[in-house]
Amino acid sequence: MQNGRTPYQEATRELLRQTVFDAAREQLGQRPWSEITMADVASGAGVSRQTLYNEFGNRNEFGFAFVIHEAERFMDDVEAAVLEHRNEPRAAVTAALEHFLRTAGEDQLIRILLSDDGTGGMLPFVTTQGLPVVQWATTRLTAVIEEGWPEAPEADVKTLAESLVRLGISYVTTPGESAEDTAKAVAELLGPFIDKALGSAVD
Amino acid sequence: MQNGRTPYQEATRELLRQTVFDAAREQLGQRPWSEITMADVASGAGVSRQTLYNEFGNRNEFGFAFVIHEAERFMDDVEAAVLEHRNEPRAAVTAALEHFLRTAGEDQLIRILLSDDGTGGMLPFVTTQGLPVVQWATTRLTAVIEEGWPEAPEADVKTLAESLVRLGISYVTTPGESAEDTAKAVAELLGPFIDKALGSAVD
DNA sequence: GCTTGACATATCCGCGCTTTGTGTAAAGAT
DNA sequence: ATCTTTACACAAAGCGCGGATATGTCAAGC
Repeated sequence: MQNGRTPYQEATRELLRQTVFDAAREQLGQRPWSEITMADVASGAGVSRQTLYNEFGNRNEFGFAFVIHEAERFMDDVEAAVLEHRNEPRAAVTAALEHFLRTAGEDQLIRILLSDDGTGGMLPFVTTQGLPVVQWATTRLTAVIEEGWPEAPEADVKTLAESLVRLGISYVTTPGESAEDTAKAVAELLGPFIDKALGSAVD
Repeated sequence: MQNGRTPYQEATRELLRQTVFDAAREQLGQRPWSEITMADVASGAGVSRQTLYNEFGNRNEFGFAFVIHEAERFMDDVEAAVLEHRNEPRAAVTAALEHFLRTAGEDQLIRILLSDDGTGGMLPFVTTQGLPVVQWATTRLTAVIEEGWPEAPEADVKTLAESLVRLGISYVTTPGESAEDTAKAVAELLGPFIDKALGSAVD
């Protein structure tokens, strides 16, 4: 009992979350979060409103869960980009960051999230009250980097990950130049540190 | 006529701005930006409402000008901290960033700015619509660094400055650990790049 | 050049009322 | 068992309505 139900129950739970997130995603393609009700999401997923509350607690927590779920999609891509350059740390960071900035900048959902400014929007989830997302993304990115360079010092990896996350959020919310130029500049900035922290781990 | 009026006129203009900003600052110590009217600011500065509009155009532009003016105060301190460590680039960055994070975190005005979340607040000026502030701060910080290390490559300095600005804003709006730890981590991260870009310029 | 007074327009405020959404609980269904 | 249905209390949001207040722009006056 202590290790979390049966595999079946865990699977249905995951299925439920996936379905509900898909429904929310579709809704968000049409109107901002502030105009979407929990009932909308529930019916869109073919699920009762209660099930939503049972799984997520309240509207705000669902919002956080959704944002993190979406971030997971990006992280999967980032992970792939990183693992494609396991022996060239700098190239890995450049590719990952550029891909992230490019896809995020083009993503319809992200555009709506960012344009959804006022009180009821989802923007605060990644900016003002964004600590949970920052921490989650840092943890995840730390794991990704450690997967690629297991011999790198953990403290260095965490520092690198958190800074990348914060810079990534900053550049997504207020873009400067192109994704390519931005990624290039950041990679150049972090390059020397990366060489030191990860570069020596090349076998 | 093309180089900007007489020195006297320029001085009175600067005096006006200073006085008005002081008034706004005092008001912001008591209630959020959304509850402060242009008339409040004007009368607080002993100036007519029209003068405000003549100088700043509209409420929004005044908000931006004020935020940048406040940022200037921090930049002055940052400049001092940098110039105290002209021959130790890493120490300069550490000291400047730590001082910035500490004072910003304690500053009553900043606290009010950050807690002023909703639509009418000033937070969007540094986050969502923060590009002007980022650009201004980057330009200013670039100048500061170039003052300390004139031989450093300009592109490197600009890259460093912009990243420091964005990380600074990120850590102020969503603080993680203590100012000291944060500054230490960031300095360690940027250290190798700084050694490369600025370190060789030590005479 | 700053101030004053005036102005059109927009926004906000209070008020009462209605509608809708949130969050919780228990009964019913499969 | 777990999801759904139905129900409910309560908080918000919408609305129409003045009236008040704020914004932004004039022209006159000193």
